[in-house]
Amino acid sequence: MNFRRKTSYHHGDLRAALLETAEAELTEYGLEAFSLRRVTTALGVTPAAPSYHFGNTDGLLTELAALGFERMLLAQKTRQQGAETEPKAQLVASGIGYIEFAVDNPNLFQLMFGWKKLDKDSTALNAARRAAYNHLVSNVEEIHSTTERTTKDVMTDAMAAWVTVHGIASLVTAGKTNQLSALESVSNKDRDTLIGELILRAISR
Amino acid sequence: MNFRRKTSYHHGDLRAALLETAEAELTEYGLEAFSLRRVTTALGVTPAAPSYHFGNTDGLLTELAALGFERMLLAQKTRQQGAETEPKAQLVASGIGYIEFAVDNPNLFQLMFGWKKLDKDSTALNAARRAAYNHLVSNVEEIHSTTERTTKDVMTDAMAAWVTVHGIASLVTAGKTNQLSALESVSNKDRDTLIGELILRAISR
DNA sequence: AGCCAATCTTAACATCATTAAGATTGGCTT
DNA sequence: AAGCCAATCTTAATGATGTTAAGATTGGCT
Repeated sequence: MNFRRKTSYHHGDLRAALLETAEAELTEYGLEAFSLRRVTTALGVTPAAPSYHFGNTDGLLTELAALGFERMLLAQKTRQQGAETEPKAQLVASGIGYIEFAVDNPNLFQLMFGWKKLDKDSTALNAARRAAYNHLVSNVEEIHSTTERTTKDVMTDAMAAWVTVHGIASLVTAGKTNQLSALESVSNKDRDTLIGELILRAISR
Repeated sequence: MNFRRKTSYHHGDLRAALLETAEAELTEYGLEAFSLRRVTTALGVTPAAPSYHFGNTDGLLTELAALGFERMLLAQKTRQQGAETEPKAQLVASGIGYIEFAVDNPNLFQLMFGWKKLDKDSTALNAARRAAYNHLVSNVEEIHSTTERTTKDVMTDAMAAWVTVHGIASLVTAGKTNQLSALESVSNKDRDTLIGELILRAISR
């Protein structure tokens, strides 16, 4: 799809096109080598064009990170739909979706969690982050409400689950150099089983 | 300490000075805004000076990351010395040292685990990484050798512990915006207790 | 005393993000 | 239907950055 109307001074939908192309360049070159100029020249616009829509590069990347959180949450929910309805199975499926997203979008994941220049005041980013967090908490609450051994500390379990899942996602994303590449050498089914095992350990006592 | 001998064409020990100043600039400005030129001007040398010692910026940062791994391992061992000799307590102490290092050196930690341009062929980096990993594994092995319920899968437990600790370190480091800042609001003692709880969950069944 | 290799500088280049000011035009008003 | 306005993009200029090739310097060894 080509957003560029060549005969026109205006672009049409430059904002969306910038986001789309920026993500493409992000996945190709990585966050460290991201270049706004490459994005603009790829779209046939001037380096100064993005400033109107996003202010600066960080504004664009912040918007991209917000979209990333939305899509990650979607990946989690999709995984949950194909899983058992039992609460623990739902939490595990959600975690697997989290990790799956990180593996499929390592650079975006790095942007979302490892980029200090994200705009902390971005309503879009904060909303997407909060939605993801709320989803985690509600998953854990579901477990506590149906389990015979109910615990009061929902937050501790939520943190335990999150920490486990995020740790896996981070280390796997961090590069194939890690010893944790053992996680990738196993088949997908075994990998998911292992992840489930670790999550269940984290929330059980 | 001023390495610069002003009357001299040569510097004296520019290599060490570059590493030292680079880390200072890293902690001050962060990895995203790191500037090699600032480092050189701070030392009173030419922007091209580092190329002889490190090739390029990535070479310097790779060296810095290697030193980071060494210091992290040291922080872990130091924590272990002040803890019970019982194997599980040792593993917990090691994990606390890991997190403590990450909290004290967030930018360096980000460089070590979240920087894709590190030189994968650096012997210094790979050696330091391997030493840290071996230390973790030996800690877990110690647990398995003294516990009545010995398990064969040492690697699974090592991964579980690592994932938990690294997840905490990553999320805490990732910024104060996270909900996980709840971890910082509690006192140090309670925080260590919580971390210990999570690690023990990860390796127990 | 002199030479060599290690070490730093000079000089130049290409790339990059950002800004202020100006050009263009789609669409609304009349 | 004409014209104007605000949204949208460009022009032009600036300063910072990393890297390279070639040259200057000098510490230390013979």
